[in-house]
Amino acid sequence: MSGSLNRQRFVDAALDVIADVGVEKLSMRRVASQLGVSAMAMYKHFANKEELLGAAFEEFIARAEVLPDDQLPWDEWLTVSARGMYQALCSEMSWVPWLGKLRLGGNALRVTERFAAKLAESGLATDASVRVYMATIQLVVGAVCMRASLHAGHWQQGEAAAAMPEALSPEILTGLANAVAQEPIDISLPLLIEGVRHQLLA
Amino acid sequence: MSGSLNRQRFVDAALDVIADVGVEKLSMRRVASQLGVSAMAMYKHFANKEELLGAAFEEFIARAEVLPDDQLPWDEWLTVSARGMYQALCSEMSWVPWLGKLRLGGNALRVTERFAAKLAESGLATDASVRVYMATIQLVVGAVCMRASLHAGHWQQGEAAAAMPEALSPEILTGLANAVAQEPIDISLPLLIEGVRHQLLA
DNA sequence: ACCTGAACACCGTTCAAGT
DNA sequence: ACCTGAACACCGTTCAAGT
Repeated sequence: MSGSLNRQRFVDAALDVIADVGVEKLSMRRVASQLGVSAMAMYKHFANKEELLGAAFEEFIARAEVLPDDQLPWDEWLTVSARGMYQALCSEMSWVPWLGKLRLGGNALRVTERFAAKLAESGLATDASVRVYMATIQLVVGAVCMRASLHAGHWQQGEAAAAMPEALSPEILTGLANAVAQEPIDISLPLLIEGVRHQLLA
Repeated sequence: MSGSLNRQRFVDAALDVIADVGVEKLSMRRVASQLGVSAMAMYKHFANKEELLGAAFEEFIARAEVLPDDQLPWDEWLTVSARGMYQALCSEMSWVPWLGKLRLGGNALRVTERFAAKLAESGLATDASVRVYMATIQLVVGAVCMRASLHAGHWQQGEAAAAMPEALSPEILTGLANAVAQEPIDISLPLLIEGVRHQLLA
């Protein structure tokens, strides 16, 4: 009882540290000192750093509250949900490197279930609903990665010119500039939705 | 001249180390000792570890050679290309956490250019070609992340049950099981292609 | 120009010891 | 049951010194 209370305190402290300095600079010592406690105290509540981070990400999902109400038609609902996940992750981009590594728990599964249920309401078979959910998650994660990459200032024309002896064709360069002006999720999500409409709802 | 030769030797050694122990366990000391040299020797060739990893990823892209010949119709070409990138990354999944952080260079841009050119041949406007390229990259990266997550044994029914007091609905569970039996990229890529066909080629 | 060893300020984790 | 301090085996990076 007080055990799980203390566990929650460590999770909250971890999210504080992450908000301050990012996931990459979170250390067991730093989280512990946030609570005025020895770093080793945490090992009674978490097997290792990975487990602490998994629990912190679960809490992050719970706090994000991305799924909208069920009033909307499926395509708008999907757009709002995907954009919500995208924006939540963009607000704490330092999670990005961990997305493939974190153990997912109950909160992640609850999102899965609500997502698939909403799509099933709109006439998709259960299998298709789950597949659309997975495709959406892939898109969101990939879009956040791409945004991280663009945000870090890569792909800049200076670098591109320096890296490429032969010049990039000017049409492609302006095409890249136009694409980069949008959020990555807005580039891919409409195509996915159109695919769902024609392949699964035809 | 010998400077760039030595630089290449470090990059090759880095890829050896990555093949051995993964990107996450690569250290400057380990790469250096692979060449029987002091760790500090590398700082004459790379500003820091991030630059070394960026150069190693560039080399990884060059060695992967994922783009097929130009004979295929656009949809098959896109499928082969995306699957190629996906498989290359799956063969060295430890890159995954770094995908949003690495500085991209000439080889990455060359892939962009060839990709967009191929789509433009098939009747897409340049802007649309670049957008499809970006959507594809997002999908590939997201699919590799998802595979990493599934591969690590998360989402297992045992964990799911333990994490969720209320049971997941059995339809969703079998839907998840069916979806997990496929490669993540094969779930999302057909939907993207269908979207491109109906939204951009109509 | 290139490489070295020692040092600094950190890590995650183990372990024996305390209450 | 929970927490502690010391220790181990590592990190990336800086710096003065060597050739």
